[in-house]
Amino acid sequence: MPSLPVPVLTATVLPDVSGLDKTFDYLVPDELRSSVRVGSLVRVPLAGRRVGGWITRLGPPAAELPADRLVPLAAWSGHGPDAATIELAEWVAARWGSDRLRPLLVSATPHRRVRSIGQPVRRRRPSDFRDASDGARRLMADGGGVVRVTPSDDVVPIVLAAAERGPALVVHPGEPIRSLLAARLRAAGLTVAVLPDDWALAAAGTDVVVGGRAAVWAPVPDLAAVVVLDEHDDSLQEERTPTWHARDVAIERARRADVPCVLVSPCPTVTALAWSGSRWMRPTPEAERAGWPSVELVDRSDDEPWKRSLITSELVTVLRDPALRVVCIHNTPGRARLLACRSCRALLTCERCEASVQQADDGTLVCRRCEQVRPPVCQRCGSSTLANVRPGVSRLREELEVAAGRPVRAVTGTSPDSGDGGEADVVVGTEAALHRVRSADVVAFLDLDAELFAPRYRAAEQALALLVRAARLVGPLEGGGRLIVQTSSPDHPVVQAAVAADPGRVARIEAARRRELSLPPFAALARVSGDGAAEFVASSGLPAAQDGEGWLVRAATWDDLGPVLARTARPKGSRLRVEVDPPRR
DNA sequence: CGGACAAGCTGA
DNA sequence: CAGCTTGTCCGG
Repeated sequence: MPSLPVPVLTATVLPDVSGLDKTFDYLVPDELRSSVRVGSLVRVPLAGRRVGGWITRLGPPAAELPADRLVPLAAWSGHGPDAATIELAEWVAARWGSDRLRPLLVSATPHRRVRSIGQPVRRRRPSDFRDASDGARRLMADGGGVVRVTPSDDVVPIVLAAAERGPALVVHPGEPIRSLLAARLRAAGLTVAVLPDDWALAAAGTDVVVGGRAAVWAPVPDLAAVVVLDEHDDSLQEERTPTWHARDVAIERARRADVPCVLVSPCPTVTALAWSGSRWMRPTPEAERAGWPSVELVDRSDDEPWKRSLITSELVTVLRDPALRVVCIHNTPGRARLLACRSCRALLTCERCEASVQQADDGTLVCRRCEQVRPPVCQRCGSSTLANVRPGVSRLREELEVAAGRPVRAVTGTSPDSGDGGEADVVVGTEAALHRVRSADVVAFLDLDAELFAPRYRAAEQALALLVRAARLVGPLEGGGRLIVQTSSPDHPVVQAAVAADPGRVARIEAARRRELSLPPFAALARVSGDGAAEFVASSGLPAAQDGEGWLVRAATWDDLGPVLARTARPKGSRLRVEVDPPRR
């Protein structure tokens, strides 16, 4: 019996091989026809070996390649992101100036192989949504927007308002709170998939999908609402390139799905507010005041700069109170960030490159630029009596211990996370201490100026975010939560916002400043560094200014910046780093 | 990326 | 000219 000719089906595959961002076409063998989709994970023969990859297109063979050169797919290996997610990844690559799709598809792919996807598990009943926030309901009915909360607000009512509309995607930057949130939602009667572990469950269909930054890529069948919690948090931005931000990806994903997106934060960013326009809500001033701790200023502006001590009498008072658990924050690791010679008064610098040196925990001097290490001796006169001009955490620990009359523990990003790290009654550390310590009565910022005036355009927002994190650690006014802020700029909007429990004033002033200076979100900014950066920015045709080892590139909008950087040819042999909306600038 | 192959350098 | 290094190209 004659059979009808079956048209040849080919799959375009992007191999999961770093450094090779190029697609290859394969024949789809008959036995795989029913299982392959765009986004499927497959194994393919390539240059004599077998590699994994994603199907990015299915269809008839491309004309330009002789069909006799095609070889078949070796195997189907599991489910991956769907076609819409791959299109979203293509948009993200262009938006963040990248010529590569692979790192984005890695984020959108389950960590463990998923070979089958079950039936949806949805348990929602109308009674589950009794506690949903009415304000958030109205905002979502209006298309979504920004919800400002207080640092101690419960966000579950906002998530319930989203889930009431149907399957909801919830992105939250902090791991421990995420598990708690999932437990609360389950207790309310909803089914919850927690990413990255529950990828297959999410793909099957649940009431809520919760996860971190990478969860913006999660499969959510019949997506009905997107919520980004702690929208201001820097960890929502990927630090490797492309430096995509989960908030901005969430906004675009919701737009494409035509569902509301809600951004939630105690200190919404200018970016979020510029996006939301008039669609935003805030607590009443009374509720906001009650949700913040007390904020006590220690004004150091009258002190003579050269004899300023970070250990003020106000600080000593709380340090010496044995009933108080105190966390002191100072974002300078090591013993000293800046040293001077006591005999000849020279600043200590690197012998090789002349950058200033800092002192590590073990006393050795390390160059901040070239990482050259040398013993603690003045490079000019050889004296070993050195003045610590800008002390680091390990030096401060000793001074604080003397002042407090009780043990003080140092906690930095690199110190070992001993289980009892959070139990010392006095802790001094970098910002990492705010993540490590479980609770405290007082958080003292020894030198908030270092954050307020950091050379990054988002410094003010980042400083406010730090205050919010501390506010959560000590809890609200009613429970006795206290922040102590040492600064020589007591009138700075960030400081005033914390004192008045009114973050809105930072947003207003920052928005005006950014508009004035043509900074994001009112303009687009990228940093290009690495070998070949100069040649690359020149051939991009974008206005660029030298910035340290690299270049700052500007354009009017993100659409005028990212796609241009993505298409500009990389110079041969270059090792470029393209950071669109640079996280550390 | 990793393999294949070509072009350049060294030593006898 | 073998033996080795460095660079460039390509994979379906």
